[in-house]
Amino acid sequence: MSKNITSKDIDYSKWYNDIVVQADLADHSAVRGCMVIKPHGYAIWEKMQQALDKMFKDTGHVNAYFPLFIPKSLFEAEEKNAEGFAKECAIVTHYRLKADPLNKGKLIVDSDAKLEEELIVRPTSEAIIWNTYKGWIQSYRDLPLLINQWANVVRWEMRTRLFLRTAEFLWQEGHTAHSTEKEAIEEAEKMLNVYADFSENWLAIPVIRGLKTSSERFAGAEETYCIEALMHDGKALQAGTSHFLGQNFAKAFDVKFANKEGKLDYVWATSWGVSTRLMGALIMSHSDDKGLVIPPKLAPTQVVIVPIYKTEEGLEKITEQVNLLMTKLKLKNISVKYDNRDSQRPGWKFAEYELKGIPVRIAIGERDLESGTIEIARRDLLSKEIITINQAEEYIIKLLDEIQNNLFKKALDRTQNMTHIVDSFIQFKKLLDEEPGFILAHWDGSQETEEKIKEETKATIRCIPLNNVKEEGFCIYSGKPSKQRVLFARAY
RNA sequence: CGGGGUGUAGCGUAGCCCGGUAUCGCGCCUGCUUUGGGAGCAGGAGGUCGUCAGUUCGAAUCUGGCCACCCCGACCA
Repeated sequence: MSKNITSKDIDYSKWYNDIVVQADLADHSAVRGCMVIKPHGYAIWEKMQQALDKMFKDTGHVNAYFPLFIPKSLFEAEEKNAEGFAKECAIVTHYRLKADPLNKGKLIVDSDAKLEEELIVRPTSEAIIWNTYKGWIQSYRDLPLLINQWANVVRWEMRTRLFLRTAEFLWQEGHTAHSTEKEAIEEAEKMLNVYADFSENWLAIPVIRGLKTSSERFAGAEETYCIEALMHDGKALQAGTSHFLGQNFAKAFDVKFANKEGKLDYVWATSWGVSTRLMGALIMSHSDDKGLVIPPKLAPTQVVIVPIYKTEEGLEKITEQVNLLMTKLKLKNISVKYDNRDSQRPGWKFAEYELKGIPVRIAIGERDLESGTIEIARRDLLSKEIITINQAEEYIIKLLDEIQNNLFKKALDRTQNMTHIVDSFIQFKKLLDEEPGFILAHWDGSQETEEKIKEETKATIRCIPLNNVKEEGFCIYSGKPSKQRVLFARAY
């Protein structure tokens, strides 16, 4: 197979697709809009899951699992949420097939097996979860209820892109119940911070924390918090969301609790999620024209060792050294793979592991055995160095750390360089076309203005940054007074 | 749902205008030589040309229907 990746400067979306497919992350499937996540892609997702899951547990959450199917009557209970998702729901109407009498060997839907009530394939699980919580919560002693689930969901998208938007995707959704509004808001903010922490310290992607405007808010939420990241083509990607749901779902599903005074009140809720979309963020933040670049902390294999030999005896001697080194590295919890396949040549392996984004590559040849050295190459800079094998362990530990930090720093510098402060609509439009990125600009706070700007420029308000400095100014579109800048960008 | 495009070996393609059952590259298999940046040579295997129908002595090629997927828009995380 020829591994020609379209340069990202020539065609960014083609480049993205090439990376996903050629680095063996995922593939289009026989089902429209649905992807197959291949072992290499899934291994990275598993690393993300492990890190996030630990963070959830460390903040007091536990995992559970709720059904894929949601009866229509439950689904429609919270009206705003139901309306928001109505257009993209898959619906189960029948439970049986039968042989087609007119077409031998084919099957048709058995019209006798129509469901009394249709089942919605979950686009999100609030409905079934709140219906369940009703039975779990009676008293303030049952609160807070802090539950997460890892699941698949289905949203029937018209246009899909691998990882970024697929009809079915994998995610986690946290659903919590609290006795006070304050506590629920704190929970929503806490989980936003968990996401931001994960994004910056694991994915090595800097993010802006913010609040969504009412038009971008999750259907059924009082407030939606988000983290927004900037991809290297200047488009924004929402990397995670956390919602303060108020008492909307508690009221819709009649979830009340007795407080300390014995009075009944509706519980306060949150939900929060990140999805396999993070894979897209990872790719579009660090990778290059040679392929994927994986931050060491999420790399299923952090170090690969390639032997270079001429004879069987040579390989044996190299393998002896490699085994010693691997034992040391594994003791330090470094995942290391020794690729001693004889079916591929070293140069082929080098290219392959670059394409797949393995952070560190070691080459050991017969010459190295004499000099007691190894060659170490780092994926982020594509640079190589010769060190003595005695230093290797210490060197690699430091190097993995350095690569992780370097990736974050590069992404941070880029994001900062692509963030502009703008005070006129003319400049706003010019910048979007010539130097796309984040734009901080004044907005009058009206939905109407937001909508007009979107229509004219395709840019949307990504968020109202949480750490915003209050600053008097005038809306770039309407000229009306404004108290703070908001973050605009064209988005995925 | 609108506009555009593609469907030929595992992958990428030529051939189609002007009908005579298929080109090239990568990959695969066998052997030998190789191995410090995607190896070389020799031999070999692999195709109901998306699908259905029509025209014709004969269809990858012409005509019509259908299907699938991709790209661009509207919608969305």
